[in-house]
Amino acid sequence: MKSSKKSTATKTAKGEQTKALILSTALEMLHERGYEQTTMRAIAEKAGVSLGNAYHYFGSKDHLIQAFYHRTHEDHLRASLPALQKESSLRARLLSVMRLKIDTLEPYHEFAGVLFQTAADPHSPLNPFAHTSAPVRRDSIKLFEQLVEQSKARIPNDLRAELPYLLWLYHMGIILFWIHDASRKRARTYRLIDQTVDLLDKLISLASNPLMRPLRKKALRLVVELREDLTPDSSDEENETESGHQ
Amino acid sequence: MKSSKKSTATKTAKGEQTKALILSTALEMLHERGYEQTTMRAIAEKAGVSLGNAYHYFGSKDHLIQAFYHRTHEDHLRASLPALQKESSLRARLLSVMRLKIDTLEPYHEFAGVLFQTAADPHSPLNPFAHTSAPVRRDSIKLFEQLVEQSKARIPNDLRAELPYLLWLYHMGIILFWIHDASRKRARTYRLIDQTVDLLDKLISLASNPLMRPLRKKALRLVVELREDLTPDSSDEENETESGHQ
DNA sequence: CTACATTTTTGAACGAGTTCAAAAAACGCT
DNA sequence: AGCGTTTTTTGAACTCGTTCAAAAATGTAG
Repeated sequence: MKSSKKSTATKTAKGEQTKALILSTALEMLHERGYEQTTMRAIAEKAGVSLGNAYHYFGSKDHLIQAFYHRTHEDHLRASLPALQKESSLRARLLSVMRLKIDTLEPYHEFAGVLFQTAADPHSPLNPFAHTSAPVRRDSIKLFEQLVEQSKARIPNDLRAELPYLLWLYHMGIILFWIHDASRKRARTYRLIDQTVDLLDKLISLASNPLMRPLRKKALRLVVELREDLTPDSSDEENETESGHQ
Repeated sequence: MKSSKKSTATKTAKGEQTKALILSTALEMLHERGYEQTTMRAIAEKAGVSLGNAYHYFGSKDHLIQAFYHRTHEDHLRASLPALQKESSLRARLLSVMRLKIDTLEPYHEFAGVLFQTAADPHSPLNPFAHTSAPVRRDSIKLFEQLVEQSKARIPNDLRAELPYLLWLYHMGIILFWIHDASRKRARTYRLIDQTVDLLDKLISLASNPLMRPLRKKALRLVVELREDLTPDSSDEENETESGHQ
């Protein structure tokens, strides 16, 4: 488990084609057989290329997984937009988005553990805080920005500014719980979402109270610093080779 | 990464000796060369036993790591007790314990990432929520129980009962931050501890306010449920649901 | 002490991720 | 079209975690 090389950018039409073929094959196998069964050799064989060729385009198995992240985020986003149109209260909006997130992830629950496993290593490109996953993370936070922006709730500006990031963190926590959730149909996770969303709504109201201003200021200063540490500005990114649409 | 077998119990004086030798060799190498460099082959070679022999006593590399967990917890506990004697305020006690935790872990920062990596997989015996690590976790929470119990602060009983677990969770979060902390001498982590302890102290006061009772009750009910889900009572040992099938 | 049983130890093998030198194909330029 | 360069592709090899059958050592009666 080294995983250092980046996904090599393709310089040719042929290369582009091969890369896309490998990726789609990998995603398909991941979905059908889970993480362990989806070996690099199996992917290469099914895609009809050599093992080394797969490694030419994806520096490691992890890099292939990152495409999975991207895919599920897109699915979640697509599913969330209609709900954001309908609902207006912050609470209802958050509830919908969170439930839909779990809905989206559900088919992959079996191997989500492995996913988070590699994601927890600071050196892994899958780490949600790493530079490599900055684009996906930014997109993900962007969803919560939408969620907050268009809500009418009266929230102080300082809190409102940090709320998207805080909600993103909260949503990561829920996913962590979901991974460990062995209850039927993930009932516990959905229940947890219902209750925590309720609680968060109340807490936000509380934090918006003028009496809470000093404490809130202090807490938010901390959050800002924390956020800047963990998600360093990615202005020094190299050619993020996205191109993941199919 | 299968890791299913348990560490085989030794039935002989000779076996006991060999097992201890392998373990100490492994811990030494982990400390000196980090996780990646410490291969099972290297451990076996340095210990002067065969590779298969190492696997006879430790079903997987993970099992060796668990010994590391235990070791660092003991070190932390030993370092914490004097501080708990001296300090009386909850705030000072928490501050000391947290700082000492990082002090204890610091020599292993390099490979702590990998540690948490395997720990994030629900199927891994290293997972802090898993049954396998229940003893270490319980001991760890016990430290926070001591921390809370002997503090004079006026805290409602419902909150006081859950506080040890909540602080343990908090301490896990700090460790997660520390793993990602690349600042010199982990300055950011220590700074984060200072600020969050301050904040937590204020929050506990706030939550202890009679006006907060309804919200507090609601939140604590949630915490209790969450705790029971994640850390199931280990009265029923082996026959657990897990069973990673392949 | 002998013979059987159990435990310890070995060494070879397997599967999977990863690396790499070099062959094959595609490209760019005159 | 021809030729040098770059990109793509291959296949073998390496490492490491893990498994396993069998040999060696140890323990236990009779």
